[in-house]
Amino acid sequence: MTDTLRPMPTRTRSYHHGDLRAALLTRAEETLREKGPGALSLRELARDLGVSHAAPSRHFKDKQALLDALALSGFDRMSAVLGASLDGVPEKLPEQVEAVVRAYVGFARDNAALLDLMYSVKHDPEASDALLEATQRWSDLVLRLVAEGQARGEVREGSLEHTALPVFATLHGYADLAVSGMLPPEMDEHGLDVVIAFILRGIRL
Amino acid sequence: MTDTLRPMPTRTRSYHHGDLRAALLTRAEETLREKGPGALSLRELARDLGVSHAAPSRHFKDKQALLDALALSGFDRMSAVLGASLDGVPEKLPEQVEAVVRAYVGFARDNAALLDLMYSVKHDPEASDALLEATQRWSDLVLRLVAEGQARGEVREGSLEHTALPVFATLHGYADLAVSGMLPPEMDEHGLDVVIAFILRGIRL
DNA sequence: CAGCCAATGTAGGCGTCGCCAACAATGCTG
DNA sequence: CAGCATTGTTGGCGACGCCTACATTGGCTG
Repeated sequence: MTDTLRPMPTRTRSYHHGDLRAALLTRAEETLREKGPGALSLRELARDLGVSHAAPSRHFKDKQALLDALALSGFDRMSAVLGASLDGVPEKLPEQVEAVVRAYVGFARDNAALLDLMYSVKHDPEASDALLEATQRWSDLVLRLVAEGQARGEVREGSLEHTALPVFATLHGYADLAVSGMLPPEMDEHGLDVVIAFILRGIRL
Repeated sequence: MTDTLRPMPTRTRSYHHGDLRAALLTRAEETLREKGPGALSLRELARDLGVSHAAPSRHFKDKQALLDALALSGFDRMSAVLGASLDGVPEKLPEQVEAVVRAYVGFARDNAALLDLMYSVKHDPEASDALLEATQRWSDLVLRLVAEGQARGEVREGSLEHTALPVFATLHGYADLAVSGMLPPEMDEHGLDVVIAFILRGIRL
């Protein structure tokens, strides 16, 4: 559960690796990025790290647990990226929306496979609550933006969730289309501008 | 390649199954719907159909080929559903958009796993051209709607692709969120109305 | 400081999977 | 009706996920 703040001795591999859990996650994400999700194998991961094929099971009870942890760390980083994207941005709706949208799409581009993974942990009935909380953390950011916009009279009235919903949909949908390579490539750049303008039209007074 | 109009003898199983390819696709889609994509195994499929474990390879060179075929049939049916959704709908933008959005989201709900599959065949560099063409067929439908709206003066000016892009994004994004169970359930019904209104605001003059 | 014990890693095995090659039955076609 | 492409069968290979039994380690406690 708690994976931050571990001994992390960084010592030469004797018998105990010292930080196998973190090493597994790191290597797994590299593999995910470079060779796609299909190429993720616990045994190969273990080989890569010079460890026996059953060692990973000490840290992740099964493959899905590793994927969940990967997704969780993805949500954490995404939250950080989105949060940082608002630093120094004037508190006006257009600027804020533009910043967040660009940050989200950028993250999606840089972490396509990971994002896929993050969103496909989904209908797991007992998805770890840590994961659920992580997904909530970044949606809260958008909700706050919309709420503040409403308070400043920049955003139309209406239930917060209902106002923010289409923003999420558009944001997520565009990122997914872009990442999936379903957009004519020349649309890529200008397309983002168009989408941002569309969102702003949709939620403005 | 051509899979429609086959002999389809429907005879008792002797040695040759008679319609194994279609049977594989049908059963595969059931499994996909009922037990998720992870549970799809060629060998199990073969067992279910009372056929040897290597028989499927006569019809699909590998597992991915079967998935591609599944995705292709999904796009075909989706195009049909979306096309049909416009039957008898007045040629006015709001009604047409509402019809198509509801149809798309409905299809997504009824075929969640299949839709996932359809969109993850994506970055396959040599995705069969039949597949590419199928994806294009339904996007053309939305493009046509927007173009007609522009012709009638109901839709803002601008490059067709750029005007339609955010519509796709919102549509796709909402369907994905809904299907992934990432929406508070009470938002489900009214949420669609909200999203439709949002889209209309975004593309209207 | 000694010894115990939980944590961590290893070795091997089981069943399943995708894919391949060799062989067998079928039915279309000349 | 003979030949042959099509379609199915059998068996095998290597890889995978997961399990159990065992080995090594290092921290904690008496």
